[in-house]
Amino acid sequence: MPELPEVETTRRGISPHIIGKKITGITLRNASLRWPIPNDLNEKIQNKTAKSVERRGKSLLLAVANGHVIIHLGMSGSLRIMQNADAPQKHDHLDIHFGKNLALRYNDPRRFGAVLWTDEPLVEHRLLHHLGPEPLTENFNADYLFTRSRKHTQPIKSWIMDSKIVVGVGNIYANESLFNANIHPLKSPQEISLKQYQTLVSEIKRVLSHAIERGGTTLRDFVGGDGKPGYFAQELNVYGRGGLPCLKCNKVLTEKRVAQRSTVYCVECQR
DNA sequence: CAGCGCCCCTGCCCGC
DNA sequence: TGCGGGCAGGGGCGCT
Repeated sequence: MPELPEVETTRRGISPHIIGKKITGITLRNASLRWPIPNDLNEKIQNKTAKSVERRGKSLLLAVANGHVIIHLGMSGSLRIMQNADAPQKHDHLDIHFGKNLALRYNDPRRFGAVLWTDEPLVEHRLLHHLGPEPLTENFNADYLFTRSRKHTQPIKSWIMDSKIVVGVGNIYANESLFNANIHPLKSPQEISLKQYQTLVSEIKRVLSHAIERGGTTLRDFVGGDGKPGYFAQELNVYGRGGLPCLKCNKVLTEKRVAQRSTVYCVECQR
């Protein structure tokens, strides 16, 4: 489920419940995610206090005194706060317990996600060290994109979804941002002007921040335990609308697979 | 090296 | 109603 807005919504949802609380142990039901959940996770974090939950790209970083638990939700992962020890459902692979009446529960049907431990500085971790800027910071701007884009020939859509360039732009919001900025998803990055990058950057920021605001409405779901993501309900201009009329010009929207991802755009509006 | 395709996995929807 | 095929919001990795 998660694009960046949902990961951020999850972070905000779980943080206030667990920060300052002591981890009393874990229940590991299935370690086989994208990489195995380390079998020494319990000894690393037991009796440690959760200091903070930060986000880098789509990874959540649970800090304790001696290191970090890195949590990635993949395509289908979710985290919930459990107020009591409810029976685990299918795909509830891990609980991190904070005493008897509070747990953080990780569920992931497709198991593309990950739960890892690291005691090295986060910037040096192999999953984090290569990452580009956060899209909602000032480091992510038109000059940066324009400069880096010279000589790049792959489709702009794949390029902005590359976490080395910028983190957190997933398939839905890549489609939406390019439509809003009137940029054809197959155009190559080197052909795009500084002015177009200014529009693209502001659309990426706008669409992601808007979704985070809307994500607030799903917050109580994560806490209450009925975790149904809410942002699909929001209005999307192109994603999932292939074959339907463009909301700007009424021409039928094209749907095509680009780098194995469904891509929807308007040949009239996006050039 | 940039760029592309493969693949990890389960669930769901669609057509036959 | 069952079954096969295709697709799903991510992203690392191994080729060329």
